[in-house]
Amino acid sequence: MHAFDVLADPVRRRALELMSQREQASGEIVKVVEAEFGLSQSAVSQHLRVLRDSGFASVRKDGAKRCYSVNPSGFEDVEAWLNQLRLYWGSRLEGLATEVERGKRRRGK
Amino acid sequence: MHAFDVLADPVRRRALELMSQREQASGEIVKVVEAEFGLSQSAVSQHLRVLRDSGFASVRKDGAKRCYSVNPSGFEDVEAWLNQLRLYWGSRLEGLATEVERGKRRRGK
DNA sequence: GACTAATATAAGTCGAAACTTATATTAATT
DNA sequence: AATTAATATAAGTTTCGACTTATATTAGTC
Repeated sequence: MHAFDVLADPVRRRALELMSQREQASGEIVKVVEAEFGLSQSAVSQHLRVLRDSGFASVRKDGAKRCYSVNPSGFEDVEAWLNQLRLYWGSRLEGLATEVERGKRRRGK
Repeated sequence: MHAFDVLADPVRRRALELMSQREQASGEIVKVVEAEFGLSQSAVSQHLRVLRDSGFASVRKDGAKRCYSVNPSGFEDVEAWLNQLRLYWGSRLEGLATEVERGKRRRGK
């Protein structure tokens, strides 16, 4: 499954958003997705598997719990493709670079 | 159709790659996709429609030809989502900003 | 205005991925 | 070791998007 296919699913994007803020146990993600999308625990678990297999998420065992966090390597292909496109196409680069810088400053450093 | 769904299709990504280099007539894209993916003119036309409708491509009429080019606005949602994720998650920002700068220099200024 | 070229749309088929329910695993608890 | 909690997997169904073929449009040419 291609990286863009992985990100095409709204549940998987939501899961990544949650993980990006702090490490999330599977159950925490299940609760949110259950509330927002009305999906079952099984469905969420299958989405998490996709995120693992495609390199977007990493898991840490904590007893019976599985703690998920974002794995940057999954994004490499996505970034590379977008960059490739931007390099020729040119515009909008400044806007993005600015946003990146803004983010750095916001976080201090 | 969500922006990430649009980019999830390899034919649509290829079409955008072509457009990003120079404006492309529909027929030029058809030839490439026919050769590389074995798809019909109709299939390509339907993909181009998706790219138009989702704001990733713009069309210019040149007689009977339709000339396609990349429309940056389609990427806004994608960029925004990726930025949002990066802001919390933090790492890999520097790499991207660097690449952006590299691209600027490569093109002069 | 008939003919060809270039592209778009209509209608219908097919496959793959996203679910559901049911069950299996894995680990802590009594 | 039985029970409960947390998560994963199996199997089967369904939905939806990506095709195909056929036809319609749109524009230039004789």
